[in-house]
Amino acid sequence: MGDKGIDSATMNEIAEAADVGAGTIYSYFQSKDDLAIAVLESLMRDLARAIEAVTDTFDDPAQVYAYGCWACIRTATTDARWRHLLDRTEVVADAMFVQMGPYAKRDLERATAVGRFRVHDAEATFRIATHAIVGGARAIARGELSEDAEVEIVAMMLQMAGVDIASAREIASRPKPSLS
Amino acid sequence: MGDKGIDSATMNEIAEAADVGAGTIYSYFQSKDDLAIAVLESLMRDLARAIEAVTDTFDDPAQVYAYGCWACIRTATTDARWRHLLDRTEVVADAMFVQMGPYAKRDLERATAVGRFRVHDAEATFRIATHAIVGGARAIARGELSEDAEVEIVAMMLQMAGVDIASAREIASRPKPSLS
DNA sequence: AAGTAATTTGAACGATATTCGAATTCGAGA
DNA sequence: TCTCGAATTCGAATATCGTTCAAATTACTT
Repeated sequence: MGDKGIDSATMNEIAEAADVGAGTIYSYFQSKDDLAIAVLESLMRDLARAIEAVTDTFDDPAQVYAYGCWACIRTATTDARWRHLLDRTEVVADAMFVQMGPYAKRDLERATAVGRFRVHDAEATFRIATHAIVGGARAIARGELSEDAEVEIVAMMLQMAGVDIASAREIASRPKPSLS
Repeated sequence: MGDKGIDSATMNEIAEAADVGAGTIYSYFQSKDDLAIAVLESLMRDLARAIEAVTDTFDDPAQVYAYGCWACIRTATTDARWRHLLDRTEVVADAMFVQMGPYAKRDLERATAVGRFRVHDAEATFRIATHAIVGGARAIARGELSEDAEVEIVAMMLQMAGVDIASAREIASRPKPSLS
């Protein structure tokens, strides 16, 4: 799998680790990049499912969105398989948008309907958010931002969604149950 | 130069275009990536200077920051040399942070002092902003976001800096003199 | 002019993603 | 169980660069 990160591993290494010939991979994926994206999307789906499982019980839709953002940052900086991918920010952000976009859109619109958020274009908002989140995670992973920037970033994502500072900080710093 | 983008051009093409031997480049830059970063930082410095020249006359420090964000997005989506680099989001964001960070920090803090912004950690705020801006520009360039998302993104950057929605939208949509 | 240092050169190297014809496996029918 | 055709898998060969480095050229000094 990805002990070392897909990008730094050669196709032969990957093939050997997967116990297949080097060429076999190309009958399933068009290119190495394609493979990386597929892996990424799989990771992303898993995370989305895990987030859903946790936020199921939340009442406040704003908190659901906040928890989702937080979980992405936490996972990206913690999980080794993610960490290696953080230097391909666009790829990760794209995958995040595709896989978690629907959930995020739902939450953004739901929270807006309830008056917690004020979002005009949920897709655009989340598109920007993915880049901010991934970039933030990368910065934390590289030590350019402290670990407790996590919460600050979540607060920013809430402010981007139209929440005032005070509420944003409050929501962002609520206790967060760990992922499964 | 960069008619095609540094990444897609081979070192030999670049060398030929620059009328030097292939090896000569390596006595000035350690690697192809180094070269790309250097080019990027040069572009960034130019842009920073151009922005400074325009915002010189602005009274409202919030508007200075807003204009800076807008100019980055506009240039990134318009200038061919930038556009080709948009698929290396992290690299562009890093360069932006390094080159324009000092100005941004100044503006964020100045605006906060005057009560226009409410920023706790200017560096962290701008670090996230760079990723959002570059990611947004990339999305516009690829047609994933409409061109008038420019203004929306600027508004989001202002909201991230603690401005309420109404003011953010107002500031973001003020007339913007074009760059030199 | 001669000698020395600095710079430039581009052919050769190494690494590695990708291809493709051969070999193997699979599955249905007899 | 055997046979044949299709589908899958294999991995050595290919092609494409980024990078190196010894030789050639240029620039500078005395």
